[in-house]
Amino acid sequence: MVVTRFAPSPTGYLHVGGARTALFNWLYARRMGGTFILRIEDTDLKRNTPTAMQQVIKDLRWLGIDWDQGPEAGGPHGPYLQSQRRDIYDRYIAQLLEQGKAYYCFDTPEELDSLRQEASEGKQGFVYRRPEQFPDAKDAARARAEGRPVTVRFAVPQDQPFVVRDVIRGEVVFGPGEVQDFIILKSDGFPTYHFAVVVDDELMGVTHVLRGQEHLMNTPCHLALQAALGFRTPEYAHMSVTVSEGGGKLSKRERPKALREKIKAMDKVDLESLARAGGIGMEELESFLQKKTTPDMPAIDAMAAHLGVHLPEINVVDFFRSGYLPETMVNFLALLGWNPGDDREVMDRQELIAAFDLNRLSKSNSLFDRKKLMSFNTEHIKRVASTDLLGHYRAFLAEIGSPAAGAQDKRLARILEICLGARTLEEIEQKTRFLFVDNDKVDYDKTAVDKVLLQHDGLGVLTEVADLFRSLDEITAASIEEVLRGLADRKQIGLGKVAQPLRVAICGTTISPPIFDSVDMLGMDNTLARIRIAVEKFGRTN
RNA sequence: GGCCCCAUCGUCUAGGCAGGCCUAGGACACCGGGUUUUCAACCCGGCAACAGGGGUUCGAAUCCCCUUGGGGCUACCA
Repeated sequence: MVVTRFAPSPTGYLHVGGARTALFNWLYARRMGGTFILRIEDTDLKRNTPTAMQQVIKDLRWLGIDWDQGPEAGGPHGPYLQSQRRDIYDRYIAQLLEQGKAYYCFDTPEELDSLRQEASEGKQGFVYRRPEQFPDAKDAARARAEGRPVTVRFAVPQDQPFVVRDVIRGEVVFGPGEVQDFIILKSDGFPTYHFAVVVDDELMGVTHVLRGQEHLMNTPCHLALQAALGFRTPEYAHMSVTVSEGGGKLSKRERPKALREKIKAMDKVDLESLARAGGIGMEELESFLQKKTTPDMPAIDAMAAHLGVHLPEINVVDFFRSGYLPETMVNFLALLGWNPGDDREVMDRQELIAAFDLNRLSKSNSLFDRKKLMSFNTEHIKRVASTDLLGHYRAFLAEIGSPAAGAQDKRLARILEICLGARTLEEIEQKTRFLFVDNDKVDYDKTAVDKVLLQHDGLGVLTEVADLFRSLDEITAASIEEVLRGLADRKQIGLGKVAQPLRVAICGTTISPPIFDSVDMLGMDNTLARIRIAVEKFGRTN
């Protein structure tokens, strides 16, 4: 029985790297008919944020990744929040201490820092010196009384190599003495990641650990711990890292960085209203611009929205807000470091599950290519069942607070139909926004007006179009098409010379869905009203 | 600095473990053309890679070594 898990630390939104790790573990469990566990690694009090876990859960659900055991799902090995498992860790810590396999330490962070400093100045690697004699519980009590921090360090056997057997990389050998004693219990009483992960993977019966390559160097630590505690060693697969266009691993720091650069590149920015939009103080904004601190993600998002700038999507929720489908994300992420072995690329969840295989994971890092992602999105918008697409579109409209959010299913379905070929839901929303504004609130794009309405007698054509429309008794996309084509024929001009002025009159821009459908959906009354408004507004200035 | 991982078109990759089927395949991007009422989509065509150097072998993209390059880790973070 295969058991895999995804173990995020709730420090913020789920980002694509984490989503990919979750996905691979989920795909493998589903492929093998196994169990997939969600475990929350919240052992760092300083970094956890209260809403992060909920957000991670929301993001996973959006992606369609479900878990058999974990928060909200429950399960036989709970609790699934590490912060609630301290008694369990304490027992194993006590066992190691008793067996002389771990020992108390009383160093302050400052002392350790200066030792590290010394080591790096001498171009030496820092090595923690294990005491000749391990302090006992009494020493620990005394240290505590004196106000010194008390931690527990694991005494890593120094006379043997550690061999990591990795599904992707084969055997990776760490020579004797290369793994030094590391802390397993922090001075605040919480276990470190290394300890909690080993204990929980054992207790939860985890058989396969798929995780990022950045954990490869941690694995000997885990092997040593497993041996000391008499635990099994699961199968490991250290996946390649996803790197960003800028080089380096795709990091959540990219968004704040991009925002800072955009602000600096702008001519004049009203910093006060910017700070207000982000819900932060002026000092905080200043300090952010000076690269000293970074506000939290909602503040970054709010400021970007305020400025109308587009930041690179990093978190799963960013992709949602930019109009990507969960199907796209799952498909694209799966292909980052894995492939089905044939030429298939666009696949749905079921196809991915059916094809997934640990032997096809690649060793080399991959770059997150947004252009390809967008092309995948186009494909999935075409592929997804229309009812699913409608659901996705509705969720998207609600998320971004679009005026179209309240529209009826039938109307939204028609919109999706006439926008086939769009690359993102955002594109669809922008293209059809004119359907949801008042006739006198149409935002006319100046270049479009100049180029289309004020040249080639655009306004004159518009007047003719309006007359023909008025005499129409049956209004459908087809009858509208007939009228417009007929006019173009009679005037011996291309259809574009008729369609474009009309488009600008009703949408304000030269970009819209096919014009016949656009007019039909807007309705004849609104169309005529907008033509009248446009003719009045721009006829006079000319 | 130390330790570790990786290396095929600009990008994701197939092929590598079982060397000849590879004059290296697909997709995205890009370029050219077509379709066309705008954008997008769509159709046709094109450009484009085995990092370098040594071996092993009748034969290497494929196996070995070195160099170079990229990445990761080096916390009382996970």
